[in-house]
Amino acid sequence: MMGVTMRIGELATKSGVSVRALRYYEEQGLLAAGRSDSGQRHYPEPAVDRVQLIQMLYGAGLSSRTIAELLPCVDAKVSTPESQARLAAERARIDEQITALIHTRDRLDAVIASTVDPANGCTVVHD
Amino acid sequence: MMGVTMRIGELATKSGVSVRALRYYEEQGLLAAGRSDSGQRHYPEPAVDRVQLIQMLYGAGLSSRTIAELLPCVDAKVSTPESQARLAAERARIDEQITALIHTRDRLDAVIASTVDPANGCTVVHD
DNA sequence: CTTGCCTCTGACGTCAACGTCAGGTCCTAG
DNA sequence: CTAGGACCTGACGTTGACGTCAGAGGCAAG
Repeated sequence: MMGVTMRIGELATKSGVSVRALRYYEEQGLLAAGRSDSGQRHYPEPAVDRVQLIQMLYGAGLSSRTIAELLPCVDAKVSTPESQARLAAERARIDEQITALIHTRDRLDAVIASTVDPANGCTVVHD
Repeated sequence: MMGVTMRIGELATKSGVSVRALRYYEEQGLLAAGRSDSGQRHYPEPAVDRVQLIQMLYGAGLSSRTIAELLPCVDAKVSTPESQARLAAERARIDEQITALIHTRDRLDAVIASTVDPANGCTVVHD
């Protein structure tokens, strides 16, 4: 079967991140890579999902260090009280972020409404 | 009346940001400041709200440049087709961010569930 | 065997939103 | 009038997640 493993370029295109980023993830202990005799990295298919999970967590504002602390507990499925606390804490952080963003969006909606509504002393300029 | 205007330190404590940040906001054109004869900045009360709005927008991932482009259209309440488009675009971006965060939270919930549920081959370790 | 693309390891560059320090001025309480 | 805190303007430092470049080796095609 072909494609049971892939090299870094293919993983990059499949997961939508740069080659540099993948090397960085490895450096940060987020993504393990096998090596060929000549030292080239190779990855199994599930690495694509893993990279996308990493991207999600970055997107949620987590740092490499935090992600590095969470991922092992995802992999090993081993639950210590500490890891549970970490997961819960990050979940809570994301929750707060969502709340804040909704708040911000509402604020922006108010601004949009005021700039659209001429009753607010708003001047609408057309091209 | 006292406190109709305030100096930078007071604004900093009232709005919960650092003095340095306030100077930076001014530098970026986000926050105007009056000057005393000796060159000291003074701000009116509404500056507190303004700073908090700025913080909200930063919190939503907007850059200084983007905020600088949005704020005038908040102040002047002048609506050009371009400014409407900008506002709508940023609102949309925030919406996408919220969606992504909810997605991430769900993912994290799944992880939490799997680490908590022994049926998933998870090992629970107590102190 | 060579051409050309992919990959490797350093290692320095970048960018934003400030932090921090230096050296000097201002202002208010006592 | 003087001490000490608040303020001023540069200007350099910081941090994270990569970008980018240099120099060298690897690999499938022709």
